[in-house]
Amino acid sequence: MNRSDREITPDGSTKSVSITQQVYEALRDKILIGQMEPGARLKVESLKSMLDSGASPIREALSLLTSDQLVERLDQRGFRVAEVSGAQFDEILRLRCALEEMALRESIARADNAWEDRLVLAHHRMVRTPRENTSAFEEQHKSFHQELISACNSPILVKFCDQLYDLNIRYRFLAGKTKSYPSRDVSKEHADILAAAVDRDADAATEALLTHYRKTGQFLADQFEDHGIAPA
Amino acid sequence: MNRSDREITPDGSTKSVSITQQVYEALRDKILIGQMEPGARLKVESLKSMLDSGASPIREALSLLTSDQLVERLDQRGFRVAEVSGAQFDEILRLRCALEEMALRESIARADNAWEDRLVLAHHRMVRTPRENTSAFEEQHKSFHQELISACNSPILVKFCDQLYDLNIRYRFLAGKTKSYPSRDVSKEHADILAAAVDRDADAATEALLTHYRKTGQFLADQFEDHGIAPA
DNA sequence: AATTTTAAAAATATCGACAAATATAAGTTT
DNA sequence: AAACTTATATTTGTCGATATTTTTAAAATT
Repeated sequence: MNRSDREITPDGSTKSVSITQQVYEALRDKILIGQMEPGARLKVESLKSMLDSGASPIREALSLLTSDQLVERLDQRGFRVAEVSGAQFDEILRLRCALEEMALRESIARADNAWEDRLVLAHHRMVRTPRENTSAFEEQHKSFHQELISACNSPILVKFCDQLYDLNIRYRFLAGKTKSYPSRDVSKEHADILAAAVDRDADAATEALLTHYRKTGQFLADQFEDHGIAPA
Repeated sequence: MNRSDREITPDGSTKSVSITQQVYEALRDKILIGQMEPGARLKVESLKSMLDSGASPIREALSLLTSDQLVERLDQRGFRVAEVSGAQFDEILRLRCALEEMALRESIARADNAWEDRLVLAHHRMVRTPRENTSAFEEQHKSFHQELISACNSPILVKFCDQLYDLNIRYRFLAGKTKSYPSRDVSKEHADILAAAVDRDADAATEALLTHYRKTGQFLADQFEDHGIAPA
């Protein structure tokens, strides 16, 4: 990587992106999709060659990931990929339900047409992205959930939800690429959330959202037993 | 600073603490107490001489503070102290009330004697520390509030509360060193919280805690007008 | 044989120097 | 005089080298 790498912004212009940023995103993705296993040591030397950069950007990126709770730091003894546990999975699920309920209710209370438009658009983009294209679908799926709470007028809360979303993703990948959700229509769950939100029906939207999370949670927890993660 | 600086651990042994860690804490304190003003640029060169260290630990510490939302990063244009606003102050207050209520109720539900002991001890240490000794009192005050929620069995939630606590501290210092809280007995508020918690009375404890936060919030918001922070 | 000591190897944390980018100031044109 | 260029000065972001610390392995001691 070198700093002349450029990124295309939505308005067509280009701006340089720091290597730190690139390393941060690359590393985060690898951890989220499970390419770097929980507990694995993150040696700066290895990462240097793997990501083709110097030590400084790597250390900075690792510092950021530490705050995201995706990496653990042992003072004077380096970094390692954060561990996972059934207990943490439960905690994440519980917290997400609590925080997203707050955020969603507030978002609906402050809803305007611009928000409704963004939401419909995000949903449509998710629907038209084939599930097989995992990374593209994940991106759209995340956007949809972000838009839902985007009108809550509470940036810190949004940040917390975002962090929990990422922490949760790891467990989805850890559960393994299962063919499809049996006896479950995820698309309908999303459509229900959207419909209730557009209706400004806070109770129904919250109900639909939390059901969506809890169903996914239950499904994943069942998978974990086959993947060495003990239930809480 | 040099890496031979050592820190005495509770058990009497010493262990070396990385410069990054020292820089992180020094910088965080300076930001929290308002010694580095909101919006001020954080030039690595200046910080190098101020803190007597190299650029790497400074950058790493700044990266960590970015995640704490105490520092803002502008890609390719360095770091600066995060801005403050009446709106953010309100957001922090609202979020603290919501999250700490969750955490406190769960903590009380899971309470055991060890927790009760830690809590009584933390309260006593706070009481015996003179308010004039600001930094020592702040430390004990923070410990007391941490112990309150320490039994909630939700490390991520605790971390969020901790972050919000620090964000809030800044506003306390920004409001200025006011002689004393008029018509308010803060010590009694703390005692009430402690008593309700020891009684395992979740409703009373929550009530006392949130009242404590809201009274402080109202008091601070009144001060802000004299310090250039517009109400939300 | 288990523990402690010593020595070598590996890895982390840090520094100082440099290249790339941004901000500032001076000069030029409209 | 305002707006655009150009040149200069800062400052950021990055790299490669080095000093410290931790880990591993071997040797010595109990």
